[in-house]
Amino acid sequence: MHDTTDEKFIETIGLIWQAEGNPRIAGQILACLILSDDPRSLSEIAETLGVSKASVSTNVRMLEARGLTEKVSRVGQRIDLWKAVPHPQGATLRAMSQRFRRNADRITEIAHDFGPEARGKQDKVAQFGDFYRSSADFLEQWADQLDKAAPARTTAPHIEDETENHG
Amino acid sequence: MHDTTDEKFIETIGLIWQAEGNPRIAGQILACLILSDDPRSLSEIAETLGVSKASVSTNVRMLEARGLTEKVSRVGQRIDLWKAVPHPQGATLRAMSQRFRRNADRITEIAHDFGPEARGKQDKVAQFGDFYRSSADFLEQWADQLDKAAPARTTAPHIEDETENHG
DNA sequence: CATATTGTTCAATATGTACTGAACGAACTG
DNA sequence: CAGTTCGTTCAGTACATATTGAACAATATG
Repeated sequence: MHDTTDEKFIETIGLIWQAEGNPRIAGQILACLILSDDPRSLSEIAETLGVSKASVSTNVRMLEARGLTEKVSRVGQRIDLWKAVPHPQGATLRAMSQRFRRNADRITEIAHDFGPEARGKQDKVAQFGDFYRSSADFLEQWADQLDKAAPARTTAPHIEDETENHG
Repeated sequence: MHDTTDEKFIETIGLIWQAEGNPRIAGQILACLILSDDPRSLSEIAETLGVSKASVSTNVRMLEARGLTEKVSRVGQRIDLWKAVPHPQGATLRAMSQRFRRNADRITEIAHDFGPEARGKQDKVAQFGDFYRSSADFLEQWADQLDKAAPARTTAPHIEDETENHG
């Protein structure tokens, strides 16, 4: 099934992501970049995973939006190189937190829709929403904690000025 | 779109569950039972949600396995009545925790597969697994805290009888 | 300008699985 | 025993969406 340990890791992370309701390829890309020491181009990733460049393009940007991958621009190079962020834990938790908070808001809004005549339902729904909200708070707090513990990155995008001066 | 606030809640929870990679109907059933003061029969639930009894049967038992619903047996009554557990938060967190722990185990195992000659990869993968494991610990701890804070049920709803083998 | 390379967009397809209907078994009644 | 009612199982279908191929835009070179 798995030829190499690399592939095993890539496929496992892909399956885990899929089980969480995400595209499998997104997880595979992340795993691929985590294993790689150097940033990889879109084409390299696509070939490694045996998928289309279109998928990689879409999903690597989704990962970027979640704060899990970064583009590494090289001066004088048009090509986009991608790397996994050094400590993805904080971003992962923060993404979860945001989802929870959105859910909390939606549910709380519904709780308000229940008039005072349905006090019982209103309370139960509100309680449900509160749970989501406190979960969001909790996860966010934890993410902060992790990010503090980990060597902090500056938010500025990393630029390799590895310019080889052409003759 | 939504006729009643009840339906709005039911559909919203269904969508949230679906976004998490679960069957939508499972979330709808849970929402339905949360809104209901009295336990509901399988047929009632099916009619309320406009879905087949087969789906309700399957999903309500999935919810039970996760500790979110309970069967209420009545003496001299063959019919199964279902209710949502009083405080589903703990069970929700515990289910998440278990998923995280399974993921952690799988990843750690892969980390071991990397020989010492691939120290860099081994470390990165192990770190990844550790994150999942500490997340699992964290969630479980929190679940305990919530369950302690909430009025304890007299009947212990332990679902942990299933021995968790790593294999 | 033409040509080459790279990344994105989007309609079409492939794929997984949620959901259903029908058949079945179990538990009760008369 | 035959006749109901209820829950589960399972093969088949429907449906959502992940993924692709091709067209396109953008950027560079000469």
